[in-house]
Order: sequence, then structure tokens, then C-alpha cells
Amino acid sequence: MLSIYNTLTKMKEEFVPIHSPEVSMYVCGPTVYDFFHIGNARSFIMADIVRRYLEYKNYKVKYVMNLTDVDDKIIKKSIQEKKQAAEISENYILAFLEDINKLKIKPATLYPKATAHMKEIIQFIKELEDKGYAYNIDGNVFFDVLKFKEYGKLSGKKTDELESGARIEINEEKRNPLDFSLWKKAKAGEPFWESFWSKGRPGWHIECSAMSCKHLGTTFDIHAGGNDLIFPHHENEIAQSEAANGKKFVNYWIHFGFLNINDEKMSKSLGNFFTARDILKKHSAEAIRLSFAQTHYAGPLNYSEDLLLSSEKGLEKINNLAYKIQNELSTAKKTEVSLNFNFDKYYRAFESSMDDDFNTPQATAVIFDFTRDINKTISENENLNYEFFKSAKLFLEKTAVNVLGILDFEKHSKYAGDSIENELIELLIRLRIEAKEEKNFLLSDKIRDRLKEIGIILQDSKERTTFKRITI
RNA sequence: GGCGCUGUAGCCAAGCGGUCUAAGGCGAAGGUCUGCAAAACCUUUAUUCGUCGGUUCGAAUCCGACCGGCGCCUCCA
Repeated sequence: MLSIYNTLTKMKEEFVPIHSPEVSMYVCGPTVYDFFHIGNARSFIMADIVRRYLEYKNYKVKYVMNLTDVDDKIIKKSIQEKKQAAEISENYILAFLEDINKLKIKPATLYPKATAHMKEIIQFIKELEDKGYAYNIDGNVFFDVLKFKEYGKLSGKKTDELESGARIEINEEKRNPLDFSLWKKAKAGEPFWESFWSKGRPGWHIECSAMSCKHLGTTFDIHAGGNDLIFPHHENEIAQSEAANGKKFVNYWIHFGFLNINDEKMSKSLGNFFTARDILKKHSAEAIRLSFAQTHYAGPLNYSEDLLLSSEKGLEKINNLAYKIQNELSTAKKTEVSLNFNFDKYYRAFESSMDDDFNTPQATAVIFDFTRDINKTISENENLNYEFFKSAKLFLEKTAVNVLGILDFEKHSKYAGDSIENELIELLIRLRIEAKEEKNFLLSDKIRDRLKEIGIILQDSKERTTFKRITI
């Protein structure tokens, strides 16, 4: 039984989809005005793990991630760079898809763009206006927060307290400072769309309501995003959607904790701002994902180079086992020793960890336990049969590869890389074995050292010498 | 001021009423194997969970106070 901590109720709840085995899931995507940063990457990766685990449990997930391609920041950038807003957003959409792919994040079922849903967005606002939840002042349309009685139920804020808060911007046009934009009239030079009210563009929150409603229905299962989106973004989405549809918007709200850099909030002004691209130059997707998975998704995560380094070291253990398994599968025979290794125990441990609100730190601990126990079994039993290694590989594939995305068998195949190169390495290994047999350790060590310099690591065991490549 | 999160070994981090004399990763120390490496495995590294009280047969886990850290309330994942 899967339970999920629901921000709306502040409790862990049993997950029951509306139309099992289908699950509808919406994740707030990027505003495409720049490369996304490592903090965004944490949200996208953790959402990806949630999705992959649902798929592990045989749910059929419809996963929708919006691309915000109309927005003040995009317009600002387009003015700075003297380009069309659409050109900026198109470029960063491509970059986004590239980076997502490099981070081993499974593509969403759909990536709806705000600009491709103007009709739906305008219709949605119209609906709110018709029902008396929105008002138009000179071409700017606002949502009337006081009309929606349950406003604040997600963030736990009370409208009267919010009003008295000193930090709310006072806008003379609005009836109430809490009211937020549904439609903004375009200023000269800004991109615009025709509407009932003015030539303009949608406010920030309305696209998510309109697009999730269109693609997932008026009520759907899971809505996820960063912690900071709880207020006002998600609060406003609830208000808009429930006011327009008269139905509960979302059953389960999942929010991801913030990522800090060396205990400080990441910001461009502090100079501690890293894009996912930057990090990917130094570290593999697997290492990044493991370092995120080792902290629970809801808590804060302090990013540092040391953190990545320690995850990288840990990964090496899993990678070495993957490599060993790949080697054994190419040589082990069906007739060799079979033994009763209790694989089921590890599946159960993995599942009970993930079932408990996606406890990835515990799930990764299961992977490490498994790695140790398989290694131990291998060293204690000679000539294990093919089935054993196949089952070991299957476990890692289902968990570390498919759910957590912290392992890639292809990278650790003996046959990764160029085949002629592989044959040359094998040749050097044979020569080195001959040297060793003649006790010419000077030569054998030289071969090993020189290969290491070019990124090939040799490892001797009793029966044979294996090699692996250093990869990031 | 309001809302919420958080304080567990040298570092990161699970556990959230009994099986906790507290998982896992990194680091450190010793050992097995080895010509030497490397890998792998074994052992050691928190009798204690910010502090002080309380509830309970029993608390890292619940409650209160206090002392720290952080986020949101304004664009932000």
C-alpha cells in the first residue's frame, strides 16, 4: 500500500487513484527564459522518481508537465536581447528537453505550452467571470479572492491575516490586495492575444488550471512542484479551478524541498547559481540522482561538491557490481552451482520503503545492502550459475535502473565502447598475464599503469583479469 | 507578526511509541585476499538522538519550555 504525504491535509494518506490503474499527474514545469538550475533539477528528478515508482507498481501514468512560454521574464529577456519572445522560449524549450534527457528524466506524456492553449485559457477566465469570481478593470482581469471561501486551505493562510501582512503589494486597481491577475493587458511592444477584455496575455496561474483541466480532467490525482509554489501559485490554482469547475481540483499535493548551496539560498547575486548543465559537465546523471535520492524529497537538501563526490564514490560500488554481473552473464554456464538467494526479501524491502511516502534514502540503502550481499555471495561461492546473475541483474534493473535511475548497465557493459579498442585491451591483458607468469612485474605493472593513464582500469582476480573504463 | 520545516556519529542521512545497545552512503583505523595494486568482503568508528522538564510500564520518536538553523508570506522549483 502506497502512502503519500498530502500537503492539503498535512497527513500521510493511502494513495487511491480516481481511475485505477490510470494515474493522472501534473508537475509544474519550467518558465523557459533560461537554462534550468540544479534546484529545478531536484524537483524534476524527484517527480520523475515518483512517476517511475508508480509505473513500477503497474499504474499507467499520464504525466503532464507544462511549459510556461508567455511570461514577464521572457518578455524582459526578449527586450534585452532584441529578439522575439517566441524565439527565446523556443530555444530554451529545446535546451530544457536536452537537459531533462541528460538527467535521465523520462519524458512527460505531454508538454503543453501556454501559447498553444490560449483558447482554453481565455475560456477558463470567461467562465470565472460569468460565475462572478473575476472582474475586469480596463482590460485587466483579476480573480476575486474573497469570493472563494476556501481560499488558503492549501497553504494554511487566512485571508484576513494575509491582508494585514505588510508585504502585499498595493495595487489601486484591485478590489483587494490579494486578488491576482487572470489576464494582463499588453503594453506597447509586448506580445498579445485577442480576448474578450483586451489584447493581452494570461496571468501566471491560469495556464496551469486551464491546461491540467484540459489534459487531465477537472479532478485529477497528483499535482507536484517545489515548496515555494504552495503559495501563491498552487493556492491560486485551486481557487481558480474549483471556482470554475465546482469540483475538487486535486487529490494529492506533493511538494519538494528546496535545494541550498553551502547552506545559502541559491541566487544569481550570491554567485552560487548553478544550472543543471554546469553540473552535468562534472558529474553523471546517476551521481546527481543518487545524491538527491539519499535525502527525502520533502526536506531541504544542501548541495555541495562534497555531497556529489561522496555519492559518486558510493555509486562506484553499485557500478562495479553491475560490471561484474555483466561479465559473469557472458561467461556463466547454466549448469553451474545454483543456490537459494532470497531475492524476494530485497524486493519487499525496496517496496516497503518506497511505499512509505517515497522514502528514497531507505530504498537506496536497500540497493546498497543488496550490493554487499551479492558481492559476498559471489566471493563465497565459486561457479555460480547463469540464473543467479540474471536474477541479480533483474533486481537492479527494476529498482536502481527503472525507478531510481542511478544505474545504467549499458555504461558498464564489457562491450561498451569500440570493439577494436576492446580487442586491443584484451590483447594487452593477455600479454600482461604472460609477463606476470614470467614474474616480469616491472612490465606487467607498466602495462597496468599506462592503461590507467588513458582511463582503463585493470583488476586481477584469481581466474582472470577484467577491465573497466573510467566514466563520469 | 502569521504559516510551515528542521536540529541523529568527523560529514551526509533514514528511523517518528517497544524488535533502536539507531539503517545506508562518504571518511577514518585494522584485517582477509594479492607479487604489488585495485576490487570485494570482515571488524571497529552514536549505550546515544540540540538542552531541560513532563506523559508513559516503555521516548530519538508524544507534550511543554528554552536554545539554534531554514523556508514561505513579493518573481522563484
